[in-house]
Amino acid sequence: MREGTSEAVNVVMSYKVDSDYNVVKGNNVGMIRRVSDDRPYHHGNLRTALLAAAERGLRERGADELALRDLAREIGVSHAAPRRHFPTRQALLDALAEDGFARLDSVLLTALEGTGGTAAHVRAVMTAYVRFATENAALADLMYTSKHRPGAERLLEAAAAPFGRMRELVLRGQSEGVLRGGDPDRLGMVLIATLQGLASMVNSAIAEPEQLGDLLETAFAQFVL
Amino acid sequence: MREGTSEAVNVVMSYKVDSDYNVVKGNNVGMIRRVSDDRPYHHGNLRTALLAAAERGLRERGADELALRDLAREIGVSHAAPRRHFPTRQALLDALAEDGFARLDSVLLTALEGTGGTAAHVRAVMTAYVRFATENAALADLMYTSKHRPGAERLLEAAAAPFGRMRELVLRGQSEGVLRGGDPDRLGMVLIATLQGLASMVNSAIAEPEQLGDLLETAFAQFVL
DNA sequence: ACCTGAACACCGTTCAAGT
DNA sequence: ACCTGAACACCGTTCAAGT
Repeated sequence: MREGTSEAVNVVMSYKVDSDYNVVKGNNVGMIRRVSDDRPYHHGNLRTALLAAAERGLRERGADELALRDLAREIGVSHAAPRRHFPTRQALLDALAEDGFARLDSVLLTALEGTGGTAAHVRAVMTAYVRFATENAALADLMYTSKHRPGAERLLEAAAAPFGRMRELVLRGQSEGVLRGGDPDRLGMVLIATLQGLASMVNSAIAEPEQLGDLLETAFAQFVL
Repeated sequence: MREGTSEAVNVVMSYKVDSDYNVVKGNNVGMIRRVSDDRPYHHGNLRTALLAAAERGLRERGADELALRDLAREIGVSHAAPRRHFPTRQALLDALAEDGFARLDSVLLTALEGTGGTAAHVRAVMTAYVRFATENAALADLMYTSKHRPGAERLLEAAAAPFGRMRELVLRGQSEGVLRGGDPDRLGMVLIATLQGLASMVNSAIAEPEQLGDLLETAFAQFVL
């Protein structure tokens, strides 16, 4: 853990030699990743490491507490290192939101793989959405906050996946006569809006989590004939 | 504007004597409020001044850019002065959100004063809500973000006003047979959730503002029989 | 009671320099 | 190409001190 200390006064710096004889430096020795066996986080996958750490931070402390310098420290790189992968803090937040839409899409996909007819699928998707958005409250917030910003195109593309999946389900439901008629894009948008809104109510403590089942049932009855 | 300059090196400090012969000091002379006629902001209504400045900042630059030090500078008090009125930055944000619920309530009240029957009132309230939440996007975000926090009781109480108003409208609509049946609390919650969700979609640029009319119409058709 | 000024411990961002 | 270290210009928060 402590193999040597530099002589310079005021500079808390330690070095360490791994089994490959590479010198690893850092201000925070305790945080240095082992370089020998499973390759260090940095040099190759800093981006992935940053996203993983950021996601944990987001869930555990919220977006406001997410500091690039903290993440860099946790991973064991300099505070300027993240810049190569995320030029700005907002870029990291955008990447998290983008990943959030991808995860949401796969959650919805899983819900659609369940047994039962279309009505059952609608119910399953609705439940899955609200579950995802309440279990990942800070992430859901991030996913739906002001994308009126240059460079947010990727994010909007990522959002298109779950929305497209929802649209397909709506089309299927309408053709089978289990869902209300009308423009499927509009109905799909209203459906997601309702679900996101319900999640917001729970996340903001305006509605209680225990009410969610009943609220979902009320919403379900409005969409399914 | 510049009446004198202190001699101290490295200290950029100017003083100014107003018509009441009070010496006003500050690092940013251009921002100093006139002390003579209309009484300065500070000394009496700093809280109000802070909220007003914060509201403008929220609208113009978003919550992330809202800095207590900035507001203090703009108003012309020391950076530590806000502390008396808002012990923490979060306290200021909470106060903004609280005010937001009060403003929303009065907006809904106004919508309910329009002509027409209950169905028309429902439509008016729905439109008014979404209009408010899209014209005050950053504020709406603030109003629905994690109140799972000690000291957020006042905020939840403030939220009760517009929700109560919505509930009354739902009860009226149900008794007149223009709204779907079921638990009025649940239906009211789903209604607000739908509206807030639609506003989120527009604010996040996932839906376009031009679609709002159609989306509202689709939502309206789901609640009104 | 309300505000000031200095201080502390952070930030995000930039940039020359290293390998 | 990717990372470091120092530097810059900010923050929020705290606290003794002033009036």
